Amino acid sequence: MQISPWDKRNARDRERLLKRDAVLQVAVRSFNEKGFNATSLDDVAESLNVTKPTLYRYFSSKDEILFECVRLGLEGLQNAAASVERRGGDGMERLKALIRDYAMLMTQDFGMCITRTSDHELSPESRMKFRSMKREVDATIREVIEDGIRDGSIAAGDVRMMAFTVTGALNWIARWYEPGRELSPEQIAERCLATLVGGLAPRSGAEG
Amino acid sequence: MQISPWDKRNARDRERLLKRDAVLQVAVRSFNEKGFNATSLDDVAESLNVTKPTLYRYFSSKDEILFECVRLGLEGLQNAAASVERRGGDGMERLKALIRDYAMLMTQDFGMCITRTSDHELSPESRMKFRSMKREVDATIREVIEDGIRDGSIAAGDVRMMAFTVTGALNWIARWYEPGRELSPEQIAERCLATLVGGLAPRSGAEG
DNA sequence: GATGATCGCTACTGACCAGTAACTTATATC
DNA sequence: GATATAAGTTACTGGTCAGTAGCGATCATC
Repeated sequence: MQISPWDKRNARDRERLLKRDAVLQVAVRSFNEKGFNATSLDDVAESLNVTKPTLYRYFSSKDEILFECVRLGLEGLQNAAASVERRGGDGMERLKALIRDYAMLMTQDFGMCITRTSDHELSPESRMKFRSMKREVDATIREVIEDGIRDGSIAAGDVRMMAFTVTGALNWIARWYEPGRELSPEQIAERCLATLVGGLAPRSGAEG
Repeated sequence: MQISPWDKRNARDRERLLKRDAVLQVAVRSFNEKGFNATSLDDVAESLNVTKPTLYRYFSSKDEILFECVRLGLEGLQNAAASVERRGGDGMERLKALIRDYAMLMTQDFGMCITRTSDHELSPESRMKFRSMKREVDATIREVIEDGIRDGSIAAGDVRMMAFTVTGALNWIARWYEPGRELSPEQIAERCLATLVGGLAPRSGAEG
């Protein structure tokens, strides 16, 4: 007999996942605002009207909570990277799409968490996973840049340094962005993209 | 009677300053490597072959040590900003000079400390000073960009976002740079500058 | 060679906080 | 309605670490 997703057993499981997500949501906000170290699990629990030991029913350690936050953020970046790999168009078109997605993610809680979290705040094990996920995203960016250079849509140059420059500008968004202040995430993405693609020097012709 | 800088009294003062600097040097390295929170003053003291209470003869708190580190870093940026204000040339030339200096500073201990330190690691008082110093540097960058737009040497655009994009790319250097690995600080500065000024899109004419 | 400042030490306190033990209460299942 | 499982509680532990008290040694100055 087929198990219905609406039976009581699954209702409990769904609630459990919702509660888990609520913990992450509250935690990531606090990590971003006050920093990982300045956030105590008592604080997080209190915001949720429960006590600290309750959190340990959903996570095994504070490190696991932080890692789950950055993992969710990186999942967003990886999705953006994956969709750009499926996508058609020349290197520049694909890079533009990736930059746009990347910039938008940097204005969201879990995305911000990626760049506001320093390596050394994670346990050695989590740090390794964190780094390897970031490396994957980086690799995609470099590939797209290389494609663009090959097809002539992107200026030739040091691919590694170009990627660092682009990701630096994008990552930094997470450090200064505050929701609902003048620019929308879309506008930020668009203007950041404009400077990165067009450069600071004026262009004379019809190019750009 | 003129007091000689070589008399004994001043020798003691000079030694004191040297010791103070040594503390900062060891501290900033550890802050950059392990993070502020993971660095205990016992560690710092041990590296200097003294004990923790000795450090309190030179600084009144751990916060003061951190603030002094970021202050020294920002002093470097402020010097770069000041020298660009004295300097001649159009906006683009001056911005290029500033970007070069900025990039180089990001590869040095105290410069790295600026961007590796989060606001919330400082006390409220230090944080306010930290922010206002950063704002000064930012203001200069925007002015130079505005000058450049006015004189036609820099492409028109959202000045605030252009400044964020540039400083983001530069600040990020401090997060990935490791001394003695492939690229020299000069090369990093030059290539970062090239991407920021020229943009990712290829240029056809003699411009750039 | 007495005096007062500086320097560094040993030994401690007090706060904070991640994580645990051991319980009560609620709920699904037989 | 008995029973096992899950969810939440109170009360605690143990480790870390910034910062302090108060000592003895050193040294410039008179």
